[in-house]
Amino acid sequence: MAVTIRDVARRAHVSVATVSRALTSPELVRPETRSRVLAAATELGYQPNRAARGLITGKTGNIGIVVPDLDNPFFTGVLKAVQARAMQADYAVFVADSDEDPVTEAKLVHAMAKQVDGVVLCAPGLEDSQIYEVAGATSLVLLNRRLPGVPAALMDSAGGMHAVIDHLVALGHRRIAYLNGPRTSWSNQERRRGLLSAVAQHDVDLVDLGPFAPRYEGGLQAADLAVAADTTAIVAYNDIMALGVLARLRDRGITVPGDVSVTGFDDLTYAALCSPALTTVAMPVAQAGRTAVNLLLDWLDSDNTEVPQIVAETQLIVRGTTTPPRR
Amino acid sequence: MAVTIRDVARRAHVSVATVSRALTSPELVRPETRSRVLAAATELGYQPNRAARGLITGKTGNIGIVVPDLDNPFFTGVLKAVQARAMQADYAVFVADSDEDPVTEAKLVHAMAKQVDGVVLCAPGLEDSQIYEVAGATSLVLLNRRLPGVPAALMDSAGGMHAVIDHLVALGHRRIAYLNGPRTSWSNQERRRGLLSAVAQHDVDLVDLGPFAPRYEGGLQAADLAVAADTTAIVAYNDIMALGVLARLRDRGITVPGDVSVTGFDDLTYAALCSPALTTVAMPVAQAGRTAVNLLLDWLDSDNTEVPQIVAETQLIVRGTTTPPRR
DNA sequence: AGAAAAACCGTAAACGTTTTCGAGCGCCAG
DNA sequence: CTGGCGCTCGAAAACGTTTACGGTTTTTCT
Repeated sequence: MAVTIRDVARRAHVSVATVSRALTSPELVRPETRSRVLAAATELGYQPNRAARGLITGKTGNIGIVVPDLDNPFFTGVLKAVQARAMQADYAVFVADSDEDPVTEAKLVHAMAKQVDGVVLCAPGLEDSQIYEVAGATSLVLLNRRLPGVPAALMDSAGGMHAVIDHLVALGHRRIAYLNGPRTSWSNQERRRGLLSAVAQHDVDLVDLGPFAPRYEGGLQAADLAVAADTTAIVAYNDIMALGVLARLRDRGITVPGDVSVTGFDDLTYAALCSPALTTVAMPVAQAGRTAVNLLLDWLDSDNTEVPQIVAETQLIVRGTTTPPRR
Repeated sequence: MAVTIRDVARRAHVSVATVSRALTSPELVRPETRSRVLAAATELGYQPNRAARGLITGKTGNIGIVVPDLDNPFFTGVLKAVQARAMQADYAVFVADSDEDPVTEAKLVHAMAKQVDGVVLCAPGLEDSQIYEVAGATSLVLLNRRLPGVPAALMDSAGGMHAVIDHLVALGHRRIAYLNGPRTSWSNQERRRGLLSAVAQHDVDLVDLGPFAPRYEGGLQAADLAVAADTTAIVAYNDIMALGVLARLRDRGITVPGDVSVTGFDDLTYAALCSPALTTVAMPVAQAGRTAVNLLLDWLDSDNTEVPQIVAETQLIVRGTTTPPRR
């Protein structure tokens, strides 16, 4: 059916071993025969069977990525970068969606383990111990989750949140609401950490609300609580919640940013497109995705002695939803 | 290293052949020994090596999907469904992003061909002939592109567009602008087809503008042309363009839907979230994704005699950007 | 020129499965 | 009692590669 290494060998008048060498370690064969082999290979349109190769080398040439939700632009941004970088390095990528469920998350990386050289696990909801457990099944690099002993591509969301508070304080806000995302999520903890550190050095009142579902509906619900708390600025856990907040405020006749300032987090595309455009912090998803596969690839051919955790910088994007408070 | 079929065989005191049979075709082995094998397998945590299996069976247990842009929620919606359905059927899925480039598109399916049992090709920009060419490399099912002889999962976007015009005409609009997407794209042709058929039976003036880039910026540009043409309704090729139109109109002080009605297409999440919420047509992306892999799976074990092309219904979602014209 | 070293390449084993073939066995019919 | 059949299972070949090992040729050195 398909063209095999034997066909190439026959056509080039060499053994299969030579063909293999000519393709994978060219320095081991005389230039003349090598070009003969290469010619035969391209003429026949030969592509090595990766399964067979993997069987003997133990490497598959594949990597996996498991994300909590493929409908979330945040993760697809990561995915896009991972895919691109992997392709560059001649790796193919398996994708799986855990639907935010920790147990399928674990199941998925176990299922992938046999077919990949490593997997990047995005923002897992797993317990620390469970992560260590799945890390035993394959090479793992985390994205948006820090854990001692396992390499990770991180984003400085704490720093981003710090910048948000600095920005609001500079505008003159002194009473600020934070709308928490899921309490147990590592992201929320990080964002909150940056928030608290900034608040501590600025002498402002923090109204800590939630947790809320990190969705549009969560924002709708949270908005009322924030205005009831008489704050002049509302810091949402993420953009989608912020959009909910904006919608609810508009419905109630509260103008943004006139009556109250609002910030999001993530800089999803629609943050720039809604009106007024949302002040938010941009996450370097593409960069993180790229470094995640870089880490994985490095990890694969190295003595695994050091465990790099690379954090990429976030960036505050000031748009139309933040101004000085009314008075 | 990993636990192999031989380990299981040893522990169950049978041959490797029996283990294989017990796992893949249970009816061929005595129930008693089968349970002994199963016990041994689970005790050891045995998972068959799919590469080795694929080597002999010729099936990989993988499917591939190539999309034009992973940042586009439309395609990730498809991807999510494809992934879910594939997982259900115990298939793993490779994903690749062509970056809207037809030649990488072809290259990608060729590269995948060896590692998958089939690929679903989403909204390809390839010429018909090139599609037939890549279809030779592996089992192919198209999504959002119809081509004689190759199975496809389609969505009735023509019907959706027809519904849009019916809706606008019912509201009283008689002069309508259509903002074309890329001329050569199958999607634009389909939408335009539905548009023209509706226009023909309604006696309205159609102002055919473009093509424009199917992006926010394209909408900004198109908006001015549409108002210059003195239309009372603007039908955009897709939601993102519609958002651009809304932004540009707002900047110019033209109110929506008061002065002019606007419609989008695709029903991406932000269509519901912007304000006023966008009237648009919902594409059954999840359903299409599912049927795409169903088609692929059916195709794989059947006599390939019939070539099903299944079209899923679209649905007009009336929201806040459409009302009767001012006078 | 002769020997040692290096360069090149072929033979065959190995990777972990599935599957063909046939052996052993019990059973039933003739 | 014999022949045949059905059931269960083991031995071994096969899938398409890579790679250890050895053999042959070429180069290098004296």
